[in-house]
Amino acid sequence: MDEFIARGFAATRLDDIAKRAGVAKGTIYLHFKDKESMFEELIRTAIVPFVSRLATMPPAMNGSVRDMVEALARMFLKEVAGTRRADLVRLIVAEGPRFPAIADFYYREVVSRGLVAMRGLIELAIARGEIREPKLAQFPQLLIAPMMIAVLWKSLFERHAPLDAEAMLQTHLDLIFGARRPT
Amino acid sequence: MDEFIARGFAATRLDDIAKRAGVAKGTIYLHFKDKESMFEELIRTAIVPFVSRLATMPPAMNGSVRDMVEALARMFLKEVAGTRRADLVRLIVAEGPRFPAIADFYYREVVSRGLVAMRGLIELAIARGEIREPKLAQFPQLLIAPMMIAVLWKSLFERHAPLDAEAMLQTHLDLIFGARRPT
Amino acid sequence: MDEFIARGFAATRLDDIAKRAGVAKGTIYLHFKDKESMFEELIRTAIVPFVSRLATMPPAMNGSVRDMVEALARMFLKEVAGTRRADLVRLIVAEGPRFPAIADFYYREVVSRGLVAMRGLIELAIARGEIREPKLAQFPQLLIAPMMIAVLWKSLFERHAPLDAEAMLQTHLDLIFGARRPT
Amino acid sequence: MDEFIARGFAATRLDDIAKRAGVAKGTIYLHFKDKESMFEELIRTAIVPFVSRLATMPPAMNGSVRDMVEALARMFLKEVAGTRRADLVRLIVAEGPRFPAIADFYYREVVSRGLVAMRGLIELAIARGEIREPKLAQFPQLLIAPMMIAVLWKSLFERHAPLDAEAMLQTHLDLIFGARRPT
DNA sequence: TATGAATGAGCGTTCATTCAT
DNA sequence: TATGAATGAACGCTCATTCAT
Repeated sequence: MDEFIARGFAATRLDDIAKRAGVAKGTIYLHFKDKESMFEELIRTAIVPFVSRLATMPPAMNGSVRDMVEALARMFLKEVAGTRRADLVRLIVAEGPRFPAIADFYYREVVSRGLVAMRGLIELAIARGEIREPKLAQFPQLLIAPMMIAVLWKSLFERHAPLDAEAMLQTHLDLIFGARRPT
Repeated sequence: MDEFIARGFAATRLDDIAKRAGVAKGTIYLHFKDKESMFEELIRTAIVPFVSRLATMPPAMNGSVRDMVEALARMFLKEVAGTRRADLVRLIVAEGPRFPAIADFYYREVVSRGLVAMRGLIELAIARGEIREPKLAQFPQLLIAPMMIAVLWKSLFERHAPLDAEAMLQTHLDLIFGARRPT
Repeated sequence: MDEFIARGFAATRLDDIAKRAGVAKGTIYLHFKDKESMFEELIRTAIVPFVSRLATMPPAMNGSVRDMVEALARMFLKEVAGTRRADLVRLIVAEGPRFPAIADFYYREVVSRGLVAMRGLIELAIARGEIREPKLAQFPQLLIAPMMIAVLWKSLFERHAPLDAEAMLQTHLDLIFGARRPT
Repeated sequence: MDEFIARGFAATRLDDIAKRAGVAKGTIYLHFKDKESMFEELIRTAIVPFVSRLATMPPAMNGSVRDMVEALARMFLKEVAGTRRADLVRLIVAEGPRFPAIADFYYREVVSRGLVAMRGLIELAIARGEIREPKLAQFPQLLIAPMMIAVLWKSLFERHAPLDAEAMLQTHLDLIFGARRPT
């Protein structure tokens, strides 16, 4: 995975993978049909555990929806932005069109599930009056977009202009849920 | 450009480029030092004209800031999302880390300029009272994020779940500028 | 070796080497870093065994120095002049300046050792009164020069004018040691 | 010529030759059929003027033959050893077998003429009693060999072990003509 | 006569894949 | 099941040669 992230699919060498895995190059072919299927399976197995962890997280239904969204977003930033997982996202963006099976899988397992969860939270917030804009439920992408941008930003532009993702998140939440009234 | 978009840098063959360009392989080397510099120059020359067109656009200072932002965003969606330019953006995201020169160039010519322009509009809107959230001026990325997501979405997931980018844009603008009052 | 001798370094094709060696082209790169290092190693491994054979030769200290030198020179003519080894010498002369590592190696392993051995013989001959000219010890090259010329001659001009290297050697030895008195 | 000397035939680029000559690459083909014939003609035209200069030199028949040979040898060392011409000799040795036309030409124009001249001097010296060894007339190569060795030495090993060619020449002449009696 | 852009065959090198052990 | 030497197709790049101007 690290090799594919660092070099992209085409530029990654099976030699390096074998060396890093501590096996002989031929051994790889006992487990994978070829480089392509290895790449696909590796992406899958790298995503699945992260998704399951998210899925089994305690919903913490007691606080406000904003708090729940904030907790999720923070967790996402902490666990993804600026880590190897950010590069994994970038890798999927990069190789997706050439590996439809991967894009399909990623949409099914991550994107659509994430959107469903977000839509649920949005609808709850609307019902509770925390969110005023009812159309938001049709575009849960809007809730997630800044987090995605933060992830890609860290990967591409952090050294040009560091981004305070936490502060941006707060501003974003203020836009969605209305600014917190200072007590 | 089409070849690099379709296959990524590493998997693109100079033979194919030459064939598509209608020249012999050696001819390429009369114009470019090697594959890398060809890639970098192509990205540059593909971006520059688009940026200059944007830069010379009439500012249309008469209407509301929301109208100006909406006009810009619509133009962006029309000219980028779902076109080859979307794949160009994807390509930069994909290859950026391996071509720092390209990421640098893209940040300098496109990202930073775009953010400056957005910040200007946000500050104008705050001054006019169109935007209530003053912190937004610190994160012009929030204004642009949904457009970026729309671009990547079209490239990656359109066939799984079509995205009505125009409608999403309206919802986004409502969040930022406050929902339009039905007249 | 034969390919390099026949064509020189630059004009030799790895395809031909592989074919002659009965392996695939890629196999070469399991043993050598690149064409240059292959060339250098081949020269080395071709020279070393010959030098060691010379080095371990019985000195035959009983006869006259002239007899010893004559035996050595005859052996050299027989084993080098007119054989593939002559072309090896030519190859080193030809490519030496472009492969300093090879020239260095050849000087260290062959030339300097040979000269030391020759100087030893010359000094012995001077001590025994076989050689009258004491300055010769400073220029052992003079002892060897005709042998080198014979080697190059065979390689370049033999078909224009055959050279009787043996007879030339006798004349050379007569100059150095004084003509044999007819008994 | 400088290019061919520096790189050998195969590794020399017509681009470099054209640049150095201050003409366009295509222009070369107005004067030479191809790279090979250019090489051959260039070698020829580089050798001829030097040979003619030697041929028209005043014979200086008044002094001893040793003085005449010494003068010639000194001139040779000065004009060839350690100069570009030394590399020309090396080039001919290197490429000779692959360019029989060049080896032929060189033998005819330089080697055989030089040997004839040397034989003439040797016979004169024998007639005058300056040389005692009559067989030397059959091997004028012996007279020239040390000069050739000096030329190649300078080109290949000078930086390992500088060679005092002048002193070696004196010793060589002492061997041939007998040591000078100290007056 | 001179140009130099264009050609395309050919080369050194890489690397995914195979297979005898 | 594991190895790693061997393969050979394929790639990036070079450069002698051509030819329209």
